[in-house]
Amino acid sequence: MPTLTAADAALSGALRLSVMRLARRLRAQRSDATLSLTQLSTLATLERHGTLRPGELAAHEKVQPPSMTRVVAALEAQGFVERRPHLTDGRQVVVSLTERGRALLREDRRRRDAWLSLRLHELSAADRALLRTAAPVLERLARS
Amino acid sequence: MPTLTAADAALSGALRLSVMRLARRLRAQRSDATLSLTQLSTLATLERHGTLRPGELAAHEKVQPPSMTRVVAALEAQGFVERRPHLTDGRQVVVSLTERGRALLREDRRRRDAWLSLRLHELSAADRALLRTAAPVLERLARS
DNA sequence: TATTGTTATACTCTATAACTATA
DNA sequence: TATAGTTATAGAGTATAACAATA
Repeated sequence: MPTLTAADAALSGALRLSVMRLARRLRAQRSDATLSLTQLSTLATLERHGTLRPGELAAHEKVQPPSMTRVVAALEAQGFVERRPHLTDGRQVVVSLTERGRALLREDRRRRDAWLSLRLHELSAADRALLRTAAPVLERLARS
Repeated sequence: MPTLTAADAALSGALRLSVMRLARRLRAQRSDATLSLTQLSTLATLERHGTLRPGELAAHEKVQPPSMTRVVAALEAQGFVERRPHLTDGRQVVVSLTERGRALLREDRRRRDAWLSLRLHELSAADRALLRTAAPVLERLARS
């Protein structure tokens, strides 16, 4: 158990507040949401991992299998994913992104990035450079 | 309208992902949640702004007044806030934090900071120093 | 008549439990 | 008998609409 200094405590408090606030602003950029956060996140997981079964999706998204059944049904009804029977195991189903689902993900990201890009441009060049070095560290924190 | 360079686009994409992921991890630290996020956020708003009326709280938390009625009722039932009639305007009600509510906020922050502090300690001293300079920039972004 | 807050009711999201089909 | 997925049902959270009390 490492010793935590006062500077560490101050840093974690400051970092926690600013990260949570910035995340809230980013989330607010999709106020015209046509999909729930879980639905959108499920699409992103499919984009990243390719075809998955409902049970695997449920595990990824940390929801129970019956909830994922409904999420996938809603996404399928809107044409963002396809459900197909497994080739050899009749119990299983495989879910994959459609081109329409891919397009939705692109559009969603574009809109959020547009907001953030404008705000970044209001910073000084030095601050932007600082964030460029800090972003990978934040990413490592998020994965740890 | 400023011109956005490719470097800006790359930065905003990287920053958005890492901030959202880190925020998700921080949020997950309160899995034993006894209060909903809106209830907790309402307590924090009261701590920051002092006594407020239900309508003002609803505006702050971006929920409709009837929803705030229920949030305040739940918080009052658990002893985290007090509801009192306004001194001169009989239509109004004022809501304020109790000492118990204040203690809950302190405990909630302590637990989240503990998780983050440990992760920060796994970084190099240089990376921690980097984050110390980056945190205020992130905070400014969140407020802009 | 306007404003503040509440009650009544409905919808969305997710959960647990029970069920069906296949291995 | 075990596994994958679905259906049935319930609970939490929030919304809109209607109402009550006061200004």
